[in-house]
Amino acid sequence: MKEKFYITTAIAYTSKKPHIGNTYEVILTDAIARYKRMRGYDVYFLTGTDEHGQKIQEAAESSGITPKEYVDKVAGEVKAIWDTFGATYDRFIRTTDDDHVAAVQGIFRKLYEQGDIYKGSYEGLYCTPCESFWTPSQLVDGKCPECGREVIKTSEEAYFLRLSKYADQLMKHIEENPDFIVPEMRKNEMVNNFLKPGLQDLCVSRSSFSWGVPVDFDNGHVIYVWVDALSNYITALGYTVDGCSEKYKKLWPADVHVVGKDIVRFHTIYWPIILLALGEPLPKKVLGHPWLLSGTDKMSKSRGNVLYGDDLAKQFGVDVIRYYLLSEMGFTDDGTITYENIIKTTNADLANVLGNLVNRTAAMIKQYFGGVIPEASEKNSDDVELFEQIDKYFAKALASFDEYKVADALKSVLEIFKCCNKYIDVTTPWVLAKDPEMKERLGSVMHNLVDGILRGAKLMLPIIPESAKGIFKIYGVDVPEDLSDDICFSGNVIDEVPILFARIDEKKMLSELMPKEDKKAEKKEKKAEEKAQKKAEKKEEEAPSEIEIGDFMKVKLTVGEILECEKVEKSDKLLKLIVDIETEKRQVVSGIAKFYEPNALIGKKIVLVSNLKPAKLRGVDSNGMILCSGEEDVRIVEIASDVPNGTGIR
RNA sequence: CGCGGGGUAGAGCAGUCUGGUAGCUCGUCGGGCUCAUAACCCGGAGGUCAUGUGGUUCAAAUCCCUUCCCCGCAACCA
Repeated sequence: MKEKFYITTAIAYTSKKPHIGNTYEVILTDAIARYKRMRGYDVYFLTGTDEHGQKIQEAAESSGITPKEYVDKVAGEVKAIWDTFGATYDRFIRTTDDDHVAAVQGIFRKLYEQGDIYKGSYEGLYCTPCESFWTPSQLVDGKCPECGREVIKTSEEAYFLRLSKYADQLMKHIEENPDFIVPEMRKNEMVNNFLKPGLQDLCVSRSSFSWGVPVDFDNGHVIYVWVDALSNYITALGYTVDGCSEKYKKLWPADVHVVGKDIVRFHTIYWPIILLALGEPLPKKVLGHPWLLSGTDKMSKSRGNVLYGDDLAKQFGVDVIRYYLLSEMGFTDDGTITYENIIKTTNADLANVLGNLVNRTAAMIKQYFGGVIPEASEKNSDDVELFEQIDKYFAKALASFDEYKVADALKSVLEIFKCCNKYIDVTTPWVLAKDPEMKERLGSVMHNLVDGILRGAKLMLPIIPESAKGIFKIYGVDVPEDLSDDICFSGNVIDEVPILFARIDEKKMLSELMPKEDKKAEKKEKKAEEKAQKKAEKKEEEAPSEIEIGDFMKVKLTVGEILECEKVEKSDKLLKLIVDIETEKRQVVSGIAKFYEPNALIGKKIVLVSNLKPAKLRGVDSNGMILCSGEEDVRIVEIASDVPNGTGIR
């Protein structure tokens, strides 16, 4: 019987259409799934969408449709993109699926009944207009940091998961299974930042919005994302607290959860603890993959640098993008995507090395043997050398694949094709072709070449499935289902020699793509500007549009000179300043460390809000606020150097 | 001194665990070849392996220590 292999992606959040970075995760997972199938595993591949939460509720409201209508639309987009890239998932779960909802309610109830989830109160300081809770340390002068209004001490009922109870058990598991969290660096982050300092119980319900799985024994509460979304990995298989399906028994625990580095924490702390509480085994591995950056920046709508999978697939082709992403993305370091790099990689690896090899080999067989692939005779030293090299790289590729280091595996596969190209040069078939006595040798060379190409093509099947199938088709061979399948090709007839991967004319392609992109970027910029304006207008509306002169007079602004300035320890945003305002020397803490060197500020004349209630920042007293401009790029407001210290401003 | 990762040719990276000729891809320069998609094959130039004329060693990119810089996570952000 085949050994099972259960692999998952994180489920995509349906607040908006996924970009190519999100798509990478599915492609990576798909490549691993395809590889494992070819190694004889009975693979189950799960992906899907996370469809609950406040963000979605709001997005739906603003487009005037119901949340369900909204997520139906986005989930459809997600699925379409996954399908475009050939993801071979076995189930596409949606957290709005009935079976999932029922199972999650059961899980929540069970954990509550056994005391691992308890009802407590979310003690917080609540700002009603902002509908937000704040902790005491977040407050500004005891007021809402967003709007500056009074906050009310409120306690909202909420459910909490007892993380602390299972912390030791989880720690032990991580120590005993060094490969549980990979890469290792991510494991260290989790252990040092969360486990060692001690876990606080996690709030796992919300009552401030309704678009979620209802807590079925307490009206008004919905289950928050942790329990809802993470549980998909077991509910998808038919897990329920009242008994599990055969499928679940067979497939769980997962062999690997493939997730982005940003959500490693949820998958290596919260999720295992939920499972421990349920008494279920933990997944064997959590793979935290790096991010795909657009150029040097994180992909984000506000930067206008978002690339989408469906566009890229149209522009370059599915396999080109699959290959690019899988070869570019390392195991730990973030990768980048640019049109230029896609073109370079495609030309170098797919067109020049692989495509050209397949093409020239087929062309020679047509020319010298009328398209019939010849038999091989005895091997000479060149042949032995060729196959030794191929075997070596083949084994290397398998080893890398087994560790899920797909980019490394790809490198080894490419070496196989390079060996074949070199073999052609060494054996010089065009010379052999001129000598009728060398016909048999020429046949051997052609045979060996096809052999080598098809061995490499097998390993390409998980990476570029359609193109790799195309290679088998050219040589008239059925696509192998298992890596160990023997391939017979002697006597097969080659009739067509299509171009597998055409070289891309870089300049032409870029000029076709970039103008469009520029326009897009411009549009996006405009949109962003409009948005910012609207936001500003809104803020103005929120704050009274007119104030009494008396209100303004309440703020005491004073000219001061910076006498001393130094960084606040253990903080990268804060500077501690001593300001001379004539009557006294004030100590002020300001969050401008990113924008100014301490020494550069000494001697500057600035404006101080001198009657601001004192506060402590990072344990350091701050008596006032320095006026600054800007949000992202902050500058202090300077004043002419001949104004005496202590001068009031009105 | 919060924890962790890293600094190797113009760019991007491997090599470090297990010390012993510094390697790969792209670019660049030259040669070969003509089956092929201006492709393929070979060779050259280009590196004091961040720093310290540091320690250990017969031998250090590799192990230990110093200083500087970058990144991730956390914290913090009047």
